[in-house]
Amino acid sequence: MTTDTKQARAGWREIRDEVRRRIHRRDWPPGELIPHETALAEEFGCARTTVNRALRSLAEDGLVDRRRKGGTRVALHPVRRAVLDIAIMRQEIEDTGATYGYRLVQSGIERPPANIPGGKGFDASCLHVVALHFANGAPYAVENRWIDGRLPGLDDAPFERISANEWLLENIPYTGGTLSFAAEQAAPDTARLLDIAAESPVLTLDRVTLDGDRVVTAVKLTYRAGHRFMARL
Amino acid sequence: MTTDTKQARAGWREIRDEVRRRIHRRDWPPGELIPHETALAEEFGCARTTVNRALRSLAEDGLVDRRRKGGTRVALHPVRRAVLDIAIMRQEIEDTGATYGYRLVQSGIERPPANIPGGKGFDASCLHVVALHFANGAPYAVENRWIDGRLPGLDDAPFERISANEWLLENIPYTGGTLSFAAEQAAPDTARLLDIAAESPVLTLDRVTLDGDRVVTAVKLTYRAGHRFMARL
DNA sequence: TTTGATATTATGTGCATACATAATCCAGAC
DNA sequence: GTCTGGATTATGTATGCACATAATATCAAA
Repeated sequence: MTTDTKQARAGWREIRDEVRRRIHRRDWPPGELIPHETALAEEFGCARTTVNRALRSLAEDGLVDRRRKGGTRVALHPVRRAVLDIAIMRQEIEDTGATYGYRLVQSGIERPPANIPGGKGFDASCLHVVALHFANGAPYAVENRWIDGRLPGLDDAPFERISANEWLLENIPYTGGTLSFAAEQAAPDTARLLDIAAESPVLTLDRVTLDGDRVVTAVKLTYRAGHRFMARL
Repeated sequence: MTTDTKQARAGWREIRDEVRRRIHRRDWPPGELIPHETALAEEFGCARTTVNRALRSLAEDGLVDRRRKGGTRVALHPVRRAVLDIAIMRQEIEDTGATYGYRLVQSGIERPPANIPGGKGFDASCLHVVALHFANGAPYAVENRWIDGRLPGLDDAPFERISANEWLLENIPYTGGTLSFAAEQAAPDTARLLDIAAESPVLTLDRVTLDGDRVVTAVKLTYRAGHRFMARL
């Protein structure tokens, strides 16, 4: 016959939220150590595992830094992570309700470019593909891509029909990569393809895809001005 | 006398990697159900908990979809998630090795703008702040910000000295927000501040910060062309 | 055929426990 | 004083178990 109030037992989400609240309220200011997992477990009346789950989640969000033996401290510079969903181009366009269109502009073996935004370069000769993506018949983005020439199945890939974007994602394994945005003036060819004035501002997305530490493909996508990439905090 | 080779016991990372490998190798093609946690646990000779940890991690990466009772299936459209680290401007600049500089351009109470890229608008009157961030003495980015006028402490905030960017992050709690990139032609004022030609392309980042569902602040950061935002896949 | 209650199933979460690992502290050797 | 190696400590991970929850499947009643 304990005086146990039988309050809803804390789940890891509640603990996470409560800790977040305390951090935001400055109960635990930036840079400060917060109580040990064991202490929190006792306070919340749950197992250490549960507290661990909560704190791990906050660490993934960048709100706290955790180190073995060092304990958990509130992140000094709360580097927020924004998450950006990258879909294949067709998906991206169809999601807006528009009809997707695709046209191959050129394709051929070439020496890869020297500089790739992500760092290293290609090992071998490359397939260079330029293509255009349409939304409701209007040019939407130019895809300018180099692909490692040694990828299996590349010779048979039907790039007249399917965008390299799509083919690669569905046929070639990769382990990671980098991605960068920039604003530029449209190059003449690109402007012509996008059907915009010669020096209009365009949004470019450079993506380098790696398999291990080998560059599989590098692509520059060029969007007309006005296009927006959305992410959530 | 089993033929047990006493191989290093599988940790959740190994399991995660092995599953990822199988998915990439198309052992389990997109859309396909993969074996149950229990089955995998048996195969890998570990507890279900461990498999759960691995699969959960893959689900967070968007590589698989999991549903109770429905099982785990390989994501049909492998929406990759790119993660973008957002630091405060000073940090961002100092990280490149440059010296940070800041100048307040204007500040005053104004009616908030009607359209905010993130969706809803402000409830009340706003503080409108325009400021410039410098890297090694050269203009780096323009910060054009609206702040909910009712935030506590706002009147005393020393925006001549500290950027709103920094002050807000360190003083005002928030729960989430959205963020979007676009390329534009620099508006005349902005071009002047950035010391670039009148219609140069610029990269803009619009950020809306929420606390619950109330808009705390909305900001447009304008970077000179050539600036890159990097993210990792 | 439809409906709705019920059983089944796969994942989700929590707990107690144990051990692993990294970082730090600290005593003792030199 | 400095260095080194072990004790200490907080987090990291794994396990077996139990029960929760959501979604489906099944089957009987209307």
